[in-house]
Amino acid sequence: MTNTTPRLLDEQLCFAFYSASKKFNHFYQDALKPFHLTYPQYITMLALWETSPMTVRELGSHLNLDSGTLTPLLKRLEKQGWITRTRSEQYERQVNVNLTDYALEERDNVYARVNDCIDLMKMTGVDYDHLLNQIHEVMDELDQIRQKDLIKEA
Amino acid sequence: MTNTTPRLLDEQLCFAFYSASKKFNHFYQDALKPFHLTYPQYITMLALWETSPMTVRELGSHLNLDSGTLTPLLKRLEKQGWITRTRSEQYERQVNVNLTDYALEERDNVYARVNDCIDLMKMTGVDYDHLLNQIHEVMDELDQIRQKDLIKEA
DNA sequence: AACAATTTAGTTGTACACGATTAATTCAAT
DNA sequence: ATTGAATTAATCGTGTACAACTAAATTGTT
Repeated sequence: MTNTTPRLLDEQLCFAFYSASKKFNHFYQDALKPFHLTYPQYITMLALWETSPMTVRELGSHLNLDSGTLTPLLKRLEKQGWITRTRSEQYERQVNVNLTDYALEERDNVYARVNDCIDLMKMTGVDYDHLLNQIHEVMDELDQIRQKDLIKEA
Repeated sequence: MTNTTPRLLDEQLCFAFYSASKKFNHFYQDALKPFHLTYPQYITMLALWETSPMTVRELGSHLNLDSGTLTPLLKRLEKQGWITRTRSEQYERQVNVNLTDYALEERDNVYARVNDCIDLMKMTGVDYDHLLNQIHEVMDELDQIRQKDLIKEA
């Protein structure tokens, strides 16, 4: 018996994640326009506002991004005055990412703006905790599959 | 009262969508490696296997992608022999995207491969329909917000 | 018919995302 | 101490995304 059609629900689920992710991206793009921050830049700043300094590697493991993505992104944040990048003195091979005074000053303004925009959504029909759980369940499945053989060969 | 921290659940939800979308992307990247198709290319082919020919505009409204994304993507699919792009004769301004014989021949192989990989996931703890509903609920909220004023002004 | 408005696809520029590679530094083990 | 392995960030190449713009074709209005 051959499969002549893809499994509809999985397809729909994947496409839903794909679409929702893009929509959230636009949402933050709009919300953060006053600060000229994209969503990836924003979550980078969020991580740094929580813990700083961090090395590129540490940031990457928080955000699941590698240096190929982070290095240019961090250069843009640096150029816009949010962060500084300095080689660590003890370990020349790593780079410490630090917040600027500007970033510390603007933090609460950014938070307030994001919260104001989020308040526009009235997520009445959404059970956050359950939804988050289900998404993490799916992600765990996907992580486990990467370990297996079938998907790796070819 | 000022907001000095972002609303945690919304942040987590957005980041979960962002991460899950990337993971699904890798999953399909691996699954479709034998066919040299990326996920966006795959969903484009899915749409065409269901209905073809379609104009670039029609494809775009199915996939929520504009010509800036689709034109180069379609050129790649054309170069790899999956589709042809021909100006419509009645309406010179639109381009018909057609499947090649190769695409028709390979369809079931692609479906089978995707299904085999999807079968590796045993989504025991996931209620598909409910999860899909919740995601669409969130997307509807995001769509409604784009209409509003606060988010539009810079 | 003439011309403005609209539609369609393509182009350009910016910004991720990531695999693969490179270069520099540090560690380890003899 | 020397050399081989591992770690870290940067770089390069490919492929999305999308806003803004352009060019061509079509439609609407006068």
